[in-house]
Amino acid sequence: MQRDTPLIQMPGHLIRRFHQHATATFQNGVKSTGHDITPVQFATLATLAQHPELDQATLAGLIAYDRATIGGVVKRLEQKGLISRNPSEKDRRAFQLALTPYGQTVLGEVTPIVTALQSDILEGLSADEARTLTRLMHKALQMDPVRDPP
Amino acid sequence: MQRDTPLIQMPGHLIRRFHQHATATFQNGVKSTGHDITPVQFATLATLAQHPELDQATLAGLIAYDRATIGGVVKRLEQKGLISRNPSEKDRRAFQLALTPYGQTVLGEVTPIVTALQSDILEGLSADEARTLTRLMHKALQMDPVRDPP
DNA sequence: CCTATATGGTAAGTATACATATCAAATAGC
DNA sequence: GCTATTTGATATGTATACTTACCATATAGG
Repeated sequence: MQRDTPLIQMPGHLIRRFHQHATATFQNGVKSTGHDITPVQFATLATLAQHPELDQATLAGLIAYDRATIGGVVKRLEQKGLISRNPSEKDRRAFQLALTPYGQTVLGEVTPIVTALQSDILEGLSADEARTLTRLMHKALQMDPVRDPP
Repeated sequence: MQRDTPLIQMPGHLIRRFHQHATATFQNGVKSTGHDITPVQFATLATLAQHPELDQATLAGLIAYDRATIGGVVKRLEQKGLISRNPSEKDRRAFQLALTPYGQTVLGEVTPIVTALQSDILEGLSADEARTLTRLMHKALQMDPVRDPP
């Protein structure tokens, strides 16, 4: 009879702790530079920079959110003055999202910090191991390794 | 000049999506068997089964929570009748947590399901790749591969 | 053209998740 | 043995995260 898998060995539990570690590293790293941006908010800003004229639902699809959660994220980013939110002319239900000039400035300042933090998240691993881990997460998610519009 | 890392390649973003995938797999799998247990609640029940006489702070330490969050989790588990919560005799600030008989029953029913779901989470990977991924997450978290009291 | 369905967004409800502050009780240091 | 610090737990506030339900507008099919 097989013994129960210890919690500590379960992928689900490990992934939760790994996520916890990643967000803590992100938050501490960004905060120490005087900025106040969450991982989700960074993902939103970075996506808006690459895709102009996004509505909330399309944005949510690009970064794997549900519509309800993105609403709050967008609201907070608007309150901080980082993005604008104007009624769409094509679809009267939708809002066009865009970075404000201030949002572009903040994104420009935060991006190199966030990029540097990615290796801190995997600090305990060699470069080879980090690549392997990233590749396997991609594969487990059935995602293409890289897919970016030309 | 180095181009910015696309969001989709950032470990932080990948880990968030991986966590999202893992919790969704857990929730759907457990719910389809008629149970109503979250990943965190399962971790709590499993830990209480292995460690009798836990107080909330020690429990939080074992599964990497903060004290504030565990309070809500414990309250909901108590409301569902899965655990009991009695004042400690050794420390008048603390509460002794324990599985109720019903909690033991539910844990017994849910554990094999959760164990089986772990491979669903890594469905896209070979057994070898799954082991590698698990090992690398352990290493990135600087955790011992297995550590269980005798 | 007109209705059936799908879609963008919000609201309400539940559950994490964490920081900070506070209270009460335990423990350390002297 | 008394005070200073630590620690168990709760409260408050903010931010995800997802479900279901709902409203208003688009779009599809006939």
